[in-house]
This record gives sequence, structure tokens and C-alpha cells, in this order.
Amino acid sequence: MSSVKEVAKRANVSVATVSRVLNNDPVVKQSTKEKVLEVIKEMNYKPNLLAKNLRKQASKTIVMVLPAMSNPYFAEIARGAQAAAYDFGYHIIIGTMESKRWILDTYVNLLKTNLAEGMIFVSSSADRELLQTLVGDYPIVLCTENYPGIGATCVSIDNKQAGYEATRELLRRGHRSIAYIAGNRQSSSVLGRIEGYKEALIEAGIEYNPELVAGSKNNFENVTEAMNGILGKGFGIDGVITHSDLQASYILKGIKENLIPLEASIGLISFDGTFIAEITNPSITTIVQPLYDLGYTSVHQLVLKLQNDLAEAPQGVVILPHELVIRET
Amino acid sequence: MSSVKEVAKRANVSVATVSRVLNNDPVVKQSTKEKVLEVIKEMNYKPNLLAKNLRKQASKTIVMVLPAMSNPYFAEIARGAQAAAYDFGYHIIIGTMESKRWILDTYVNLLKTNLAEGMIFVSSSADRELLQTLVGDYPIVLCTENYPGIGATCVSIDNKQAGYEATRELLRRGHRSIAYIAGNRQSSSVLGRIEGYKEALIEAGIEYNPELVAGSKNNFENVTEAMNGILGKGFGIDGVITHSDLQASYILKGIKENLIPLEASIGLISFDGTFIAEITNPSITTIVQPLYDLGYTSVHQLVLKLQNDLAEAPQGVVILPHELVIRET
DNA sequence: ACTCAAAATGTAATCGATTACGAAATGATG
DNA sequence: CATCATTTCGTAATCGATTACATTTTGAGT
Repeated sequence: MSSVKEVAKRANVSVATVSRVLNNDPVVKQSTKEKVLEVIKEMNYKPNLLAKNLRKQASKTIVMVLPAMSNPYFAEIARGAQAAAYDFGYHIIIGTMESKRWILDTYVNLLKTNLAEGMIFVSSSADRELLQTLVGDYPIVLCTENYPGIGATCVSIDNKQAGYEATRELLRRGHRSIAYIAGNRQSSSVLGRIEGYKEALIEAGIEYNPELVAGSKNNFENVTEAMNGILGKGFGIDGVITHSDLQASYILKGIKENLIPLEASIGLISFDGTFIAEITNPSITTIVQPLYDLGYTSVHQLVLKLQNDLAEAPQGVVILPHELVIRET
Repeated sequence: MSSVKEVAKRANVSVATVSRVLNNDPVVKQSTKEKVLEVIKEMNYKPNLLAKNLRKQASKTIVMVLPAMSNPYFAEIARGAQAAAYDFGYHIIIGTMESKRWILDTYVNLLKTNLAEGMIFVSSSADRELLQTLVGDYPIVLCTENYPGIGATCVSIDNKQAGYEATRELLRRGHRSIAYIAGNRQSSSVLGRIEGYKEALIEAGIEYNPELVAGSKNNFENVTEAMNGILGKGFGIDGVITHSDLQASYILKGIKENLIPLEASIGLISFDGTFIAEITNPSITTIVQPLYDLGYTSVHQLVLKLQNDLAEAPQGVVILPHELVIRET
């Protein structure tokens, strides 16, 4: 219930002075500043940010949209994002889509109703069309995807290179017929990795066979289905690359439960580098992405945009390093 | 930039009428309502919620604080919470503590500065003292913990019963010397489960030995240390119960890597029922908690409190059912 | 056509902070 | 002590919506 007005009265100053103290405006005399601060403490006064936000036309809030939280991959990105938001003095609302496209609108409305100042889309949470309509009006950052020229800052790893390295590793071990379980959507990360996969194969003198590539969601049934779809074509698969740790763990599970006719000793490399790859048996060789940093950097880039309210902010691409970590598969 | 004032001008009505249309107040004549709606669509007008929130003294926002997001356990609770927030028309800010006590204050400040209307603490994210100071001033819900008489609604499973059932299952299989890797803090859920463990032992004529119980965080090093601490006492452990799936997965990992001197065939039961228990090899027998529902119900309870602004809202305890799911361990 | 209650709309205050602008206090200087 | 530049502070407008209250319009009834 307490307000600047009451603080002002109790401190025998005007509301303006109280406000100045709150925003430590250097023009207020030291003695009155102390007096006001004392009253503030006495009354246990906290400014009403609803009022402040209205007057300043800024909520100091940003939004990050993730496809889902159940995948530790996204959880780790979210962790980095939260840390950055805190560091830069912003509130962050982290929302998940859970495969329901229309939920996106509720988050976009946070921008349109002035509750949020900027937005980060992680992975393929937003399609190109939506992005196009937003990019002109609001500061937008894409995390883990890279759509050049779309007018949003993109923060990701070099997916093509990563796909190349994963494939090279399997080739180095002598695998020749490598299946690729890709992501569910035709996002830039999915396509980029496949590009790298293709390049490594060709470089090794192996023909790229699209029949060995199948998209899949992050659930057991889907992965099993996709894998068996490829196996059913009879190309004698001896290696597998998956778009995520989770998919790889489901492949191992499928093998163990005799739902996927492969040996557990097959060459298997996944992307992400979450703890999942460490707790499976066998543990999984992965391309480790700097997930925390991806989240952190995305927020940082967004904050930069918000602060240079001019379109001065870098609209470009930020590429973070990845790393191939060899484990048991 | 558009505001009610501009809409009013374009529609030849007053701001009051526009506002009434926005809140579909039935007193406005159908024809003017349509006219206003048309102008709104034309101008692509969206109300500024910063202004609305200030005037209404309500942000329609709640906060949920989790210890961390990296554990799928919490991610699933968060998922349920988000769904409920959406269903009941609230915004939700989900924050994690990441073991840093002081971060809590930033979330509590959302309440104190009117940015949020109520708060949910999951697991042991808030200590009793903090809760005491908040419960009088704000609507609070505790999720997965149960502190009777604290003035907050508590939503959880029956931890004592669950601990009892887990222990009974191992006893049924003939295990007699059962170690208990508990949670890190002395929270009600941790203590409740140990109560059940104790009760089942006594019922089976086995003396409760506190030396077989050790707390541990959710990381590999800590779990290994705790487990080996117990094993070092030479009680011939033949069964283990852990507070979380993650801990259990780390025990399996420790065994596999020969860091924990136990057989993989040991009796092992954990709590939670996340997908982790399904992707390990062997898969883990767990007490499955209704995580999504715990999150959903917590938000629902909070919303009830917010709507009955009287202290009419049920201050009690909501107990959700758990289930023992037998897998390979 | 007149009355008057009901229906529809408008005027202006309000939420609680920030801030442009102007006024007052201060104090150094001649 | 008068002057005037600096400091310091206060008044009132403002952000954009909601809403109490006042006012006008409408239309049924006579």
C-alpha cells in the first residue's frame, strides 16, 4: 500500500525527490538522500514496478520460447539464459510450446502488449513466416538455428562442420553405411548437419544415400520407427548418427529390448552432450554443444539490441564452438 | 503506439466505450461494439498491459521457483505448471535457484514489487524462515513438500507411504541390508520417505540403522561418495533406495565404471519416475510421482487463492497418488 | 407529444511511478 | 550586501488503461 507519496510525506520532501533517491539521481543532497532512504527502510517501501514500467514504457522483461523442457538439452540452454538475464538485469519468461503451435501466439502477445521487450526462439520453435512478421517490429534472437538474412541475430554452433566431424569419426573407425536419424523439422540445424554428413561421405568416396536419412521426434516410439524404417531397406547399417542424445539413448534402449535389430556395439554418435550421454550403458559419443553458453549468449545479444535502441545492434551470426567427445559408442 | 484514445477518436466514441468493448461489458450497444471492434482490427490495436496492470493492480502473473531445471524431475513439474497457468489465464515465471540462495530474493521481489501475485516453491527451494515471512503477505503454495500448519497450501505425494512401499518391495525380494541415499536437505519429503523406510524395516523385524542413510546432491561425484561412505562401513549392503532417478542412474554408472563396489544386479529403487529410469541399462524400478499433475495442481491451488481474495482458499494439503513401477533393478 | 425509467455513452479521476520545467536555496564573488 | 551561477527541490504533466459518476439517448407508455 505504501507509495512514493507516503514516503514523501513522511520524509518531508516531494515525490520527485523520493523518485530521485530511488534512481540514485546524483542531484539530491546527501543529507536528504539519507533521510529518504531511512524512511524507505522504516516503511519497508518497495516501488511498484507496474507503475514504473508504464511510465518508462519498458518492462525489463524478455521471453525465451523452447520446444519443450523435458529434453535436458533445452533445460541447459534455459539455465544459461536465466543466468544472463539475471546478470544483465532483465526478467525472463521461459515458455515451452509442447508441440502446440498456437501457444506461440500467447508468447508473441507478450511483446505486442508491452509486457516483454524482446524474444528468443530456441530451435525450431518459430517458423520463418512468423519470424518475418516479428523481426521488423521487435528485437528477436534465434538460438541454435541460423537463418541468414532474416534480420534476427542467430546464435548457434557450426552445424555443418559438426555433422562433418561426427561422420568423419565413424568413417575413421571403418564404418561405411551410416544411418542418420535427423530432427523432426527441416530446420537449419537439421539441414546443416546433414550437409556436413554428406560432405564427409563424398570426401570418403561414399555416395550419399538419402534413404539412410530419416527425421524423428524425441520419443522412443518415433525413434524406433525411424530406425527400423531405415534398417528395413537392407543397406547393412553399421553406424548411426542421431540429432540428439535423447534419440541415441532410445536407440540403445531399442537395441536392448530387441525392438531394433542392431548390435549394441554399433558406431553411434549423437548431438548435444547432455548428461544423458553419460548415464546410458554404453555411454554415448557426442558432439557436445556449449548449451549453457548458447542460452547465455542469446540473451546477451538480445540485451545488446534492447540497449542500442537504434538498429545498431549486430544483426549477424554468433557461432560458438562445439566438441566431439568420444565415449563408449 | 496506438492507444484507446486513438481508437476512440477513429471510432467516434469515448475512451470509456472502447475500454468497455475491450472488456466486453454488456452495456455497450451491439452496433457501436461492432464499430469499435472494426477500428481495433483496422489499427491492429493491442491494449497496453502495463497500463492495465497498473490500473487493475494485478499482473495476472505467478512465479514458480525450482531448485534447478537440469533434473527432468523439475522440468516435468514445470511443464504441468505452465499448462495450468495457461488454462487459468495467468502468466508464469519459472525460475531456478541453481544452489544460490540469494537468487531467491530476486523472485520474492517480484511479489514485493507487484510484478507477481503469488508464488510456488518446489521442493526445498525455500526454507521455513523465508516461508514464514511470506505466508502472511502473499499467496504461497509448496509443491512436493508438506509443512503442516505453515499457512501455505502443500501439494505432494504421501512421501512416508512411498518410502514404505519402496522398502517393502526390496524386503519382499529378500534384501535385508538396504542403504538409503537421501536428498541433500532435511526437507519434509526427505524425512517423510525415511520415516516410511524405517517403518517398513521395523515391521520386517529389522533394526533401523542410521549409518545406512546418507544425503547426497544430484551429481555423480556426490552420489559416488555417499554410496561408498556407506559401503565402507561394512554392513554388506544388498539393496539401495535413492531419493531420485538421477541419483540411481549415477549409482549404476558408478558400478559400471568400477567406482562403486557393488553388483549391477543389486536391488535398486529410486523416486520420481522420469524418463531417466527408462533409458538406463538396466532400467530402474521407481516410485513414479505424478509430476505433471503436481505442477498443474500447484498452480491450480494458487489460482484458487488468488481468486478467493478472502483467505477462503483451502490452506490445506493436497496429496496426489504415486505408483511403484517395477523395472529391471 | 410528453414523461420517465432504462439503456448507452461520456467526463474526468485514478493507479504509482518518472521527469520536464520552474522555483527556491545556497554560497562564492566583488 | 547585492548578484548570480549552482545546487537542490517541488509542481504538475504524463504513461495508457479502467471505472465511478454524470449525462445524454432511447423508446415504451400514456
